Amino acid sequence: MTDKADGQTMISDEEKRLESQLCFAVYSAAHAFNRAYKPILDRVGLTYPQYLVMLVLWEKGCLSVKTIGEKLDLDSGTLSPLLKRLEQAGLIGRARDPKDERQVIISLTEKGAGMKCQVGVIMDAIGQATGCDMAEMANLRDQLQKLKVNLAAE
Amino acid sequence: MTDKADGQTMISDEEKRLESQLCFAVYSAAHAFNRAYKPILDRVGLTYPQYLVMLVLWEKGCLSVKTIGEKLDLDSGTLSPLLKRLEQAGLIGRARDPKDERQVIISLTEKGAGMKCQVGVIMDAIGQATGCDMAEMANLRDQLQKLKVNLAAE
DNA sequence: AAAATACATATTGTGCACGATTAAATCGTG
DNA sequence: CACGATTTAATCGTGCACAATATGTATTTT
Repeated sequence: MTDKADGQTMISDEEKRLESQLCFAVYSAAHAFNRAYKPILDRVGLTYPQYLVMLVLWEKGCLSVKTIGEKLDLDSGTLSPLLKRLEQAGLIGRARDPKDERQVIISLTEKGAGMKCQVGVIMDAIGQATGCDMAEMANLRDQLQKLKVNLAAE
Repeated sequence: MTDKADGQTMISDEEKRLESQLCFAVYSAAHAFNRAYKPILDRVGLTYPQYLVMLVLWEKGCLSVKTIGEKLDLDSGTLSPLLKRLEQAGLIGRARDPKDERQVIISLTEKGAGMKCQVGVIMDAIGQATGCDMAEMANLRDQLQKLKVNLAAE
């Protein structure tokens, strides 16, 4: 970028092209992940966003709706019906926190916790599909996190 | 990865963690882009996917629905209603190709073409928000494209 | 203690994404 | 020419994402 006299920043046409290519690449890669996971997740009856919720629950055990929303950048309008379906599928339980009844605590059922084992199989399949080694994956993860933080700071 | 005697491939726990972190990072960065663009696109009355469609039209002038779908990895079930809204907004025109009436050709109206100028303003705002220089953007774009191709090849 | 405020979640409505199905047009081959 | 296969869009149903709104609960203030 080149600074103009008035302190504003000029953006070249190449930069504009690059930026549109980047935002499309991110959009497109997210779709590609979704599609790659779909046939495998279908077998265990999960959608991709549901799988992401299960991932954080397998990690932490039980969490409030709000905390899940913070980890996944989703609001309650998205999570409420999604969690309702996971509850109907018998994978999670929902209960008001006795300490603070505004909060709903999401916990894994035995069935939901047991499903974690099946995930190893899922990841084996996808991990190979990425065609990335560990260093590449870590590098990409870090760059994307940095990008996300910058965009969120706005 | 370490090869087992039976020819299958073992994936370590660290790799599984990395992979889930990567697919979440992609998912999350896509949301971040979407949110960053939203307030600006609201002013010109476009959603983010609509903006991506307009991007390829500004690039190419006019395209068939199928071609747009290939560029954006979207099928007609997604594009048809989206294009219908762009048509109602007076930004594009839709007409059957006289050469092959199976195809619908999408073209920019004067209003739609004129909107391209406003996009420079949008990109100025977002480009700075990414906090990436050109080399970083290009690198990230290439890595994501490679990832996408690998996942699609499956 | 009562009112005001802030917070947590649910509800509703719109738009996107995708699979499955349908319908119409084209093409290939006999 | 005719028949079947393929291509291209549109339509329908389900689920995600989000804004706006509503409801109810806890905290703070008076």
